[in-house]
Amino acid sequence: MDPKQILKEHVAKIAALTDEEFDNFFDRFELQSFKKGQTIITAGDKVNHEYFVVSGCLKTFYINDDIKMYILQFAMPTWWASDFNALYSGAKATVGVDCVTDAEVLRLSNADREEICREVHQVEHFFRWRTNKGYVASQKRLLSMMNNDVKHRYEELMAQYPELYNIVPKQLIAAYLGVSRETLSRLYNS
Amino acid sequence: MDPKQILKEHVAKIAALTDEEFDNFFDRFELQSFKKGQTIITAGDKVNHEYFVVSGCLKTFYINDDIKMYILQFAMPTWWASDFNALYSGAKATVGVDCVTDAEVLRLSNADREEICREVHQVEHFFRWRTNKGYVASQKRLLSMMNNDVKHRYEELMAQYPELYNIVPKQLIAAYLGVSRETLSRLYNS
DNA sequence: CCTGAAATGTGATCTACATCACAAATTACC
DNA sequence: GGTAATTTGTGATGTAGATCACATTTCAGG
Repeated sequence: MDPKQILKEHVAKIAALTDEEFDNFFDRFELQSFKKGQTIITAGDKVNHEYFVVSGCLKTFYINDDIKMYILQFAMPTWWASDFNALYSGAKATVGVDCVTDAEVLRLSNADREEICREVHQVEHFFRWRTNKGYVASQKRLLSMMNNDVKHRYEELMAQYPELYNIVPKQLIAAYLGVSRETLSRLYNS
Repeated sequence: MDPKQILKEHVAKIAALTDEEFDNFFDRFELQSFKKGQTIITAGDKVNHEYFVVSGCLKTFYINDDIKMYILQFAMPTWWASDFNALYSGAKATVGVDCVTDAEVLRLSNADREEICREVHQVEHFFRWRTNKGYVASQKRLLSMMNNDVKHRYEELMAQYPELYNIVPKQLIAAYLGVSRETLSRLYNS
């Protein structure tokens, strides 16, 4: 399906934009295509954009001591990815974003987002909603991380994204769950 | 200091409201005073308000199996607390909010927030910013939970809220860190 | 379709933290 | 200010999951 249409339907669920308003919004995005494994945001760089996933799957991750990777988010179609901390504060990226599969994204600059938010009230409304949804999801995950064991968390993830099982290596699933790949492997065979 | 003034200065950092706009905003809040230990939101109830802390300290917590408590947030002055998931979705509360110390809060209903967000663009802007800040903080904490051991997390918390050490029982600090009170106790004496 | 690299499985061992149990200290309140 | 309730300290023991090591399988690219 057409990227513009996907974004339009995504936004329409929340914000009532006229066609002209949506066109104004959409014109600020740039369509980009990436191959599996390509990097979108590199830790240490300045972050200027956020990315709306049209197709494929991205991951947002943190690497500690150049050794261990933790995945903050798998971004599937109609989700948004970036280092939001860096994007909003102007700091250098501490998390990276890259492509788990081939992917198409619509990217929007920080400056353009702020401008359109000022110009069109309903766009600001949309972004408030979107961030709120992310916040609630993040709190839920934090709670699950504190409260549930690996098996439980694994089943939660699979319930939420069944398709993930086939498209991403198991190590990445382990990195999302915050567990070693060995432990996750042992979990399957039982 | 005057609750109205505290909220005004908090909002002014982000959103440029005229005095009339701010008054319109403020008039929707209701000032409430609570004693240490009093309950603000009970798990299972319907949630209709969010709470801006003027003085004192609240905690947002989840209790699992009626046994273990996990603290999602200590809400200090100028922070906001609620079960945001329940508040936005209309679901019953899954987390509770109560008072760690005597506290004064300004409460705002969900309906009033949405109404004033529609009426005054800058208020919507303010709430987008606030939620974004919460989202970023939540992501950071999630990462810390996955990446750092208890000692590290304890030191982080103390760096962020040194005053907490004196005003809350150590068990609550343990519940925030996601660790048993015994382990936390052993941490001190070393 | 072959070959090196990446991903996965599996055993042995180690460790941070949980849990249980009870004693000591602190705090709230009649 | 004395007594009960709550909070904290500390030992003994249990366990989920980490780490290391190496074998096996799968996959991607020439």
